[in-house]
This record gives sequence, C-alpha cells and structure tokens, in this order.
Amino acid sequence: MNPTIKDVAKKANVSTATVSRILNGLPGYSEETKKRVLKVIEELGYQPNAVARGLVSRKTKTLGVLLPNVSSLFAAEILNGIEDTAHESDHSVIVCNTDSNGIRTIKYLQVLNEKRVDGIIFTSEVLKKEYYDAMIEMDIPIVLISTASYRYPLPYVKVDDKHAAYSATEFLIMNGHERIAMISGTKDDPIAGVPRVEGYKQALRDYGLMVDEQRITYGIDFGYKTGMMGMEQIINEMHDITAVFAASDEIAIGALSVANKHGWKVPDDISIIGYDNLKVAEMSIPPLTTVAQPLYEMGEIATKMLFKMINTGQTVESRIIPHKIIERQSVKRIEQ
Amino acid sequence: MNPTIKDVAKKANVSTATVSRILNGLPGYSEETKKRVLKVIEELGYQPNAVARGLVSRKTKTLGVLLPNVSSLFAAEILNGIEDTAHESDHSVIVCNTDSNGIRTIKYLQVLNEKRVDGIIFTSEVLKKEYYDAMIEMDIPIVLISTASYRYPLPYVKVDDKHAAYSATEFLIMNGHERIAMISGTKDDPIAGVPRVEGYKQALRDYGLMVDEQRITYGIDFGYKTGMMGMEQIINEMHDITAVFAASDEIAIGALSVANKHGWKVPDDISIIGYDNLKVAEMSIPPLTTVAQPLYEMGEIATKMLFKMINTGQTVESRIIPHKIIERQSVKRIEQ
DNA sequence: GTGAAAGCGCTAACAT
DNA sequence: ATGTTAGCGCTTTCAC
Repeated sequence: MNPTIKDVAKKANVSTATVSRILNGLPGYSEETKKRVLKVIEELGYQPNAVARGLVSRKTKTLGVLLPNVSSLFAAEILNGIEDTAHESDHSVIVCNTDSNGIRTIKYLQVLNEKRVDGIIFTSEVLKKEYYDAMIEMDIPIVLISTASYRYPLPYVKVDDKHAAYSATEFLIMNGHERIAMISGTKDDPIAGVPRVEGYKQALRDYGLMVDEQRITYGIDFGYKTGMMGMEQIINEMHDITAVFAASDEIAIGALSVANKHGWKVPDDISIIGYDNLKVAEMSIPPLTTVAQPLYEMGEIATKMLFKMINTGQTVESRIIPHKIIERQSVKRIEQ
Repeated sequence: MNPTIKDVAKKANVSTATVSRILNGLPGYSEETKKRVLKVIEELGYQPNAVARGLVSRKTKTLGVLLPNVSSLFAAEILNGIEDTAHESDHSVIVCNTDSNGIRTIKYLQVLNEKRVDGIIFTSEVLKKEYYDAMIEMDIPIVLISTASYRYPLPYVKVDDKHAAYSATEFLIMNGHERIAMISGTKDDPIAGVPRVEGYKQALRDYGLMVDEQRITYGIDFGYKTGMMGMEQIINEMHDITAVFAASDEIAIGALSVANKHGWKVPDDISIIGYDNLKVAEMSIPPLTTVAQPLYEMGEIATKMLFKMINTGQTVESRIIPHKIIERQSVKRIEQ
C-alpha cells in the first residue's frame, strides 16, 4: 500500500496541513520541520496521490488530444510537439484516436469531461456542431490544430491552406511549368480540400494560365492510394502535363510510385511537389520538394496557447503559421 | 459548474446512494425511480466525476504507455493498437515520450504512479535496473513490448529477433544470394542489435556460407541515416555483394536512396530486405520486401495481457509473436 | 509556525 | 427498495 500524507504527518509529528504546505511550497513552517518532513517522505517513499489532489484542486494536470489517426506520421509529429510541451509544464496527455468517427469522438469528449482534463486539443478534423456543443458544455480551454471553424469561436493553429497551395503552384510556375495537374484529397473537405484547390486555381489565374477542371483529380482521403489513383489518371488521360501539385506528401509519394511503375522519371519526365513535409518526404526517391507545415511546432504552439488559457482564464488569438517551400529534387526547372 | 451526484439526488428525491447504484448497475431500486433519476441526469446534463470515483475505487481506468519516440512510425503503430484496445475496454491512455532519456523515463514513471494509472506498457527500450526498481515500487501490472528483460520477470510481447533475422537472411539465400551484407543498427543493443546480427550469421553458417565481419555495418540508431551510411560503405568497399539485410525498414529505405543515388538499380543490381514492415515499406520504390513484425497486433495483445493482469491480479505468460516475410519487389532471384 | 476540521464527489457498508 | 454515513487522500480556512 502506498503511504499517504497522514502516514508522513504521523511519523514526522506534524499535521497533514504542514506536510501539504511543504509539498506545495506554501509558507508556514520552520526550516527544521521542513527538513524533518522531507526526510520522512524520503524514508517512506511517499508519492502524493494526484487523484485526491485533483479532486480538491479541480486541476488534473492532464490534457486531452483528439486525433483522427494516431498511426499517421502527420498526427505523430503534432502529438510529439504537444507531448513535449505538456511535459515541460508537468502535464500529461491522453491520446484519443477518433478514427474520424462521430460517435467515437463524442464518446471521447465525454470521457475527457468525466476525467476532468484541464484542456483539449482537437486536430485535423472538421468541427461538427455536436462536437462544439459538447465542448462548450465542458467549459474548459480548447485549441484547434490544422482545422478551424468559422462558425464557432475557438482559437486555432494552422497554416493558410489556400496560400500554401498557391505558393506550391507558383513555385511550379516559376520553374517554367505551364500545364500543371493537381491531385487533391477528399473533394469537399473544407479545410484541406477546397482551399488547396482554390489556391492552385488562383495561382494559375494570377499567372495567366488556363484553369482546367479536367486536370484536377480527387480521392477518398489524403493518402498513398489516392496519390496512386490520381497519377494513373494523369498518365492515362492528360498527355501534356509537365508537373503535378499533390495535396499531401502521402499523395505525392503514391504519385511517385505510379510514375516510376510507368517508367516516367521524376523530375525529368514529370515534376511533383507535395504538401506537409513529413519525414518521408526526404526519404523518397527522389527526395520530395514540398510545402512544409511545421507540424511539431504547431503542436508546441497550440499547447502553449492552451496553457495560457488555462492559467489566465482568458481567450487567446488564433495563429496562422507560415509555410515554406522545401526544395529537394522532385521538381525540374524547364525552359520555354 | 458541473452538477454533482448530490444535485441529481436532491432533484430526484432520492439519496446519492441510489443514484450511485443506478449509475453503476448495482441492484437496489425500482424501475420507476430508475426512470426518474435517469431523467434528472439527462436534464441536468450530469456526468460523473471520474476523479472522485477514482479516489474511492482506486481504479482510474487509465493506462500509461512509455515510448522512446512517439513521432516514429514504429511507435505510432504500436500506440494505435494499444489505444484501440484500451478504448474498447473503456480505458484512456497517457502517452509518455521518453526520448530514450533515463531521467525523463524515471520522471514519467513517477508521474504515472502519482496519477495512479491502472497499468503500464513499456516499449522498445532496454529495461534498466532503475526503471525496474521504480516499477516494482508502484506495484501495478506492467507489460513490455518489443523488448524483454531476462534479469527481471516482466511479461513481454515481441517477435524472436534472432529468428526473424535468420528468416530474412535465409530468404535471401533461398533466392540464390551468397554474398550478403548486413546493415545493423546500434552495435550493442541487446534487443534489436545483437540478436539480429546473430540470426544473420547463423543463417549464413547453416547454409555453408562464409561469415565475414567486414560485411556488417553498424550505425548510431535504426534510422534512415544509418541506412544511408551503411549503403555508402557497402557500395564503396564491398564489390561482390548481391544482397543486403537491413535491420529495420528505415535503414532499408536509406539504403535504397543511396543505391539509387549511385545509379544502382534495386533489385537488379542489388537486393535489399528490410525488417518491421512499416507502412512506408510498401510505399518505397521499389516496394520493400521485409520481415514483418505485426506492430498493431502487438500493441493489442499487450494491452489485453495488461487487462488480464489488472482484472485477475494474476501474472501472465510472455508471448513470442510470429514474424513473416512480406515479399514485394526489392529482392531478386538470381541463378547460380 | 502549526493544527483542527471541513469538504472535494463519489462508493460501499450498514441500517431500515 | 432506499437512506445514512464513513471514508478515499488531499487542500485550505480558520484558530491559536
């Protein structure tokens, strides 16, 4: 059995109040008793019970993180940033793999509420009304990562998707490409879908190039398979394309595979630019040029925002994080 | 303010005991009062406080998971299996990124103890004496994944590393290869290092092939860079090699990149077999032949073992999980 | 500088 | 079938 504060108090001949003060650095005891109590704590191997502490203090020093897919590199890097930052401030994080499943998400929100976590980070998914309602009910600080809601006033941390997609397309254009295809993910995803397609179109328009809906391919997610299917379609149906903008690195890597399978050399026969800058981007053949989202930092920033809200009780400003192009070897400069 | 069980009791004109019984499915109330209480719970939006509950029941329904590197695909898949399984049994999981750092690990163990988690899963790292001591002190169920300790009696879930490495090497031999190099990870890692090298040597010996220490390359970890450096060395110093056994998929992918950079075609000029079967293994060019560790399932199995220990209080048998060769396109059959 | 005691929200033993 | 009550291990107010 773990010793309790009472055991410590008894053995040190003080009250539990004094032990508590010493443990929490509050004033109200002499150096001498402090020394004595600390010695007893040491001897007993006493470790305070955080559950009891949480009950009275109404602070559990734990955060909840909701992710659609823990096993993706994307989520893993964000989670890493969150966990490191939480740890620095002595907080634990509970991971919740929502699987993009509505009822599972609601279930998690309920569990996090029952466990009285101090704050929640909600990642990479569209914020449905029912989620928002449940969150409001909980009345604790919440920060969004890589998603945003214009209907609901929750602070978020994300890159400007439209702008980032614009930059990627522009990069291709600056390298001499004029017939550029795009492999998008889910067609009507309001976060990673629509805005990226719009950024792509906008860039083409701004540089006086033709926007052709036929050059845009959609998939069922932002994964490898979507990239493979998109590239198949491009190779089979679009014969004059010189470059493709992939809406994610996984898509880009799927595209790379298919290009390779068909004997197309990247970047000599076709250029590809990705989106995200996952670790795999530098491990691909050839290393992938991509527009980077600083995932780890986004997790870090969101967590710091959350702490600010937790500690001050105030709301905090959303943050648009700058993206940047990471130039590697999947895009070729071509001369007109 | 969240309503408490008292609020519910008062509004429903019953005692808190009755509410508690209804909440926990214990006998002792009429259908009618149950209906009435449930209605009040609904109206008030009451959610039981798991912290208070945990204090009295001494069960927090949360598990702690220690991982050396959350952002690796390897860890992410194990974590995924753990989280899913825990969720099925209504438990939460706290992730702890140890960063392979001793003092950080001890710190986490302490936090998990203070938070009174019901069990711990310790992953992919050598179990030091100080960790073990801290664990014993906590006196809660613990399961190891992808690591084991012969000195300490903790149940584990892992593949037989030596055997798996043997299988990989044997696979190469069966495909006609006789001069096989190996890119290992950390030289004296007792789990993923030494046994895999031994399995490799054993296979060569068993098939009457020469074991040459010069054909083994060591790195600083089991990552991409190690693979790159190893392959550089193989290309520069070992001219008659026809196949290489990489001690991890990341190593294999690093090797793939370097081979490609030097204009060596895989598998035509050199064959490569990996280890792990991460998701990236099928995304590489060419898709990687590898010996699979069922990571997700290992997380699942370990979690179930943990629950068994938690629920029965009994110890449980360690599990050696079968590995298997996943044949893709990075190994060529050669004729003598 | 220190202690007594109430209370956080719940469960469980014991009454009735 | 239902209520009373004593804790679980801690923090915190109020006394001294």
